[in-house]
Amino acid sequence: MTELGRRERKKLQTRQSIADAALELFMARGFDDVGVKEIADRADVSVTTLFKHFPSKEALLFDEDAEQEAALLRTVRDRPSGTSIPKALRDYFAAAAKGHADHPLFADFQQLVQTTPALRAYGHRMWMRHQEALARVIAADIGAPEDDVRCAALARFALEARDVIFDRPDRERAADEVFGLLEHGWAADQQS
Amino acid sequence: MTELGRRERKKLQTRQSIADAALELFMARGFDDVGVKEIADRADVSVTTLFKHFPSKEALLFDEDAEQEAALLRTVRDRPSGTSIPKALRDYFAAAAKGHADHPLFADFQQLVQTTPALRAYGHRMWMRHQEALARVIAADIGAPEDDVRCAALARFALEARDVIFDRPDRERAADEVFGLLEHGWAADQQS
DNA sequence: TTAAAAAGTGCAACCACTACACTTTTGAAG
DNA sequence: CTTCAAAAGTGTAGTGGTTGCACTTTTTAA
Repeated sequence: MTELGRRERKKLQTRQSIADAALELFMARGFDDVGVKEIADRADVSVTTLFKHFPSKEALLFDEDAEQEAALLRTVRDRPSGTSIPKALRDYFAAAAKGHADHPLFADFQQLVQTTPALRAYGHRMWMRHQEALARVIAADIGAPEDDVRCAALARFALEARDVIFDRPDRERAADEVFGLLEHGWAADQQS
Repeated sequence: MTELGRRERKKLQTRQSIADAALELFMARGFDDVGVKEIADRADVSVTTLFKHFPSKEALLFDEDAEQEAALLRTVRDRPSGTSIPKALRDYFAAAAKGHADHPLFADFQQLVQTTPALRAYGHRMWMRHQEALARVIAADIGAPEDDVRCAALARFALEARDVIFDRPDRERAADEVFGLLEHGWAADQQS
């Protein structure tokens, strides 16, 4: 594909070492007890450089979500025929929840985020950025206008559903109930 | 009820003059172009005092939402018999949207909030604080356990619906479509 | 009258973040 | 190989919101 020159390779390398340093320090001592200066030092980089790579302290933990969005859109676009959109999304989130429970490293990360207000808020905002793209894919799928209100609402609710579900002990069951609500409402509104 | 002594009256008075000063300055020159110092000066108060009354710069604009929450809960608890919960909430939001469009002062305020990222985020967070209370009222109403997942989901979605609706030109119609989705999903899940 | 509680003040500091002027590295064109 | 401009990185000095602290003033209640 795109051959990366030495320059861009080095750039990615510094970016990565900054992200690594941040992750280690945050996991060890918590988000609020680690200063930006300390992260920069550990990555052997100036604070100015750190902020040339990441727009904020919170952003140090939320990398690469282009892939995540693509996967989300695919679950709607490439779902098996006969499967409703809410059902497909339900399966996606259920699988994601399961995957997190398995990997203990990811569980620790998740816990750090959920217990730090600033991170929880930032993570949620980033996640919600997918709303518009998701809404467009849904609209395209059912042949509605690009800015259809119900499609926007379904996208919004489905994305919000993740947090509702993740807070529960039995996520499988929670996913069924929450998306059941969307499923029935969606089906009733659809004429075809 | 509670007789307020001179002390508490004065306290409320300073708090009010701070909020007033903030509102005027923000409306005139925008949130980001007004410093906290300037607000404190205009209210004839030290910066320290300002932060003893409000936890952050954003909080200066979002006062007293205890009344708002009470009204919200009432629309569910005291709704006419035969009216579903989503329908009652729909009417509440539609009425609120109409009320805002009428009062031009409120429209200006709304526009300031919506066009300032920091304020939009803060306002949303404050609004979402009502989720738990709303969920509890809904659960009580249908005789479900206090922490029922579907009740939590409905509360969350209904509160989120406000922003989905307010972004649209025809809010009345948008409210119908968005709450229609919740209405049908909710009805299908309810046995009684 | 008096003493404790609460409101307010000014100062110094912390921290995330930015503007700036600068050096160094790198890629590519001549 | 040279040269030159773009891009990456640096250090300093700031801004602005927010807090801790030690202090004075006001208010309440005993």
